[in-house]
Amino acid sequence: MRTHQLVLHWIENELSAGRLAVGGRLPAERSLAEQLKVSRTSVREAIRVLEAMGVVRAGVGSGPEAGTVVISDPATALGSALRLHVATRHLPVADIVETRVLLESWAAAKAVPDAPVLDEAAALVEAMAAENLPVNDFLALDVRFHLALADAAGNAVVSAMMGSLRESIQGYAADLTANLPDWEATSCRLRTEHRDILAAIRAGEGGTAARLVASHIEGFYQEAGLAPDR
Amino acid sequence: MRTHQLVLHWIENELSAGRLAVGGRLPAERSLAEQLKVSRTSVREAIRVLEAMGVVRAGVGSGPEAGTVVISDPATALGSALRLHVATRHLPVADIVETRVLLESWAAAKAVPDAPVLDEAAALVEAMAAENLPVNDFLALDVRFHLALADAAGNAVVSAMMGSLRESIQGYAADLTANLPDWEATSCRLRTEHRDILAAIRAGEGGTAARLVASHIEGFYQEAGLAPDR
DNA sequence: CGTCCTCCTGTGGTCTAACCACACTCTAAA
DNA sequence: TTTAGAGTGTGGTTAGACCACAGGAGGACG
Repeated sequence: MRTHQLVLHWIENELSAGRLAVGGRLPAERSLAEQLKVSRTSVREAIRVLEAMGVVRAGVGSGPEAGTVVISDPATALGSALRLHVATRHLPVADIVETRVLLESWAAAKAVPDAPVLDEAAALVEAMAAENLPVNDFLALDVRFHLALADAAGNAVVSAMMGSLRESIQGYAADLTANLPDWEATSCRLRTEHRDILAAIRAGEGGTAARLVASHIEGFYQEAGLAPDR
Repeated sequence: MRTHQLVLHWIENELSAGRLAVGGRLPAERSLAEQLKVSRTSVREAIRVLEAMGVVRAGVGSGPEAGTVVISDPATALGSALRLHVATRHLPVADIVETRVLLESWAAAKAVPDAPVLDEAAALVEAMAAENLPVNDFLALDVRFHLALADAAGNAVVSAMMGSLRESIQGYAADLTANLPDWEATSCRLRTEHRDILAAIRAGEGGTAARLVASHIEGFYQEAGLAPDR
C-alpha cells in the first residue's frame, strides 16, 4: 500500500467513526504527518485527492476560513471526473443525454410541488428572458434551471449525479448551438417549454412534467444534430 | 491558480486535443516537471488526482506496465468518492437505494436481450446457488450481477454510475443482512428473483423486467428494515 | 481609554535534492 | 548459447527550506 493511501484510509476511518464530520477541521499537515509517521508530501497527496473528491477544502492563512476543513460537495467532485472522461472520448455525449433524460424525467415526476428550489427555478426562467442575453449566459442559466429541477426531487444522490453532469452538459450544449439555424427561435421555444415544465410540476402533474422534460431535452439535442465525435 | 491545477489543465488539454488518448503514456514525471516549469511535487499531486479519478494508472519499473498511462475507469473513480461522502453521512442510504431502483429498472427495460454480458449475469446466478456460500461472497456476486444488468443497457454513463454505487451498495447490504430473520430463505428468494429478471430480459419483456428489478431491490431493503443511521 | 499599526505565529503552497525499490535491457562471463 | 550481473529509467518517499497569507497579540500613539 502506498503511503498517501494510508493517510486516505486514516481519514476515511475518522469520518466513518464520526470523529471527523462536515465542518470539522483536519489536523495541520505537519501534525498529521508526524502523527501518522509519514512525510508531509504524502499527507498533501492524500489531501489533494480528497479535495478533488469534494470531501475537504484547503485554505491558507488563519481564522475560520483557513486550514483543511471537511465539506461535502459530491457534485463538483464527480463533475470534473466525468468531464475528464468525456475528454478521453470514452463517455459518448449521446449517453450523457440519455442519462439526463432518465434522471431528469424521474426527478420531474417525483418533485414535490411546493419545494423551495422551484422558486429559484422560476427566477432562472425569468432571467433567461432578458434581452440580448449572450448564448453562453443563457446556457449557464439553463443548466442551473435543470439542476434546480433535479434538486426538487429531494434525492441527494440524484442531485449529485445531475450536478456531476453539469459541466459536460454545458460543454456539449455550447458545441451544439453552433449548428442551430435560428438561435432566437430556439431559445424562445426553450423558454416556453421551461415554463410549461414548471407549471406541470407545480400543479402536481408529475407524469406530464416528466414527458415534457424528456421531449425538451431530446428535442434540443436532435434539432442541433448529433455531434460527429466527442 | 495553484501549480498542480496548471498541470491538470495541461493534461486535460492534451486529452481534449487528442494528443493523449487511452492507452497512451504521460511524459515521465521529471520530464513533465521540466517541460511545464514546475516542480516534480506539483506534477505528482496532479497525477494523484487523475489516478483517483480513474484517468491514469501509475506503475513503477520499466516495460509496458510501467510509467503513467491513460486509462478510463470512471466507475471506481466515482465509487470511492461516493463511499467517502456516505461516510460523511451526507448521502443517505435510502437515496442510494432509490437511485439504484431508478437506474436499474431503466437498464432492465432498455437491455438488449442478446447482450453478451447477460451470459456473465447467468453465470453469476449459478455461482450464487453454491452450497455453504458465505454471506459476503453471496453479496459480492449479487452486486456483480446487478452491474452486469446495468451494462446490458449499453449506456456508459449509467454503467459508470451504477459501478460507482457498488461499494456503497455492498456496504449497506452487509449491514442489513444482520437484521434478517432467516438468511437461507431470503437468499433462496433472491436467487429465484434473479432468474425471473434474467428470463424477462432475455424474452424481450423490458417492462416486466423493470418491475421485477424494482420490487427485488425494494423488497430486500424493506425486509431487512431501514438502517437507523448511516 | 480607545484606536491603529506592527510583529509574531501558524496555516497551506511550492520547490530542491536526495535516496529507494522496481523492472526491464544490455553486456560480458561461463 | 545461456546466464549472471551492471546499467538505466520509472515511480515512491523523504527531509528541509522558503514563500504568501490571514489572523491575533501587543505596544505606540492620539
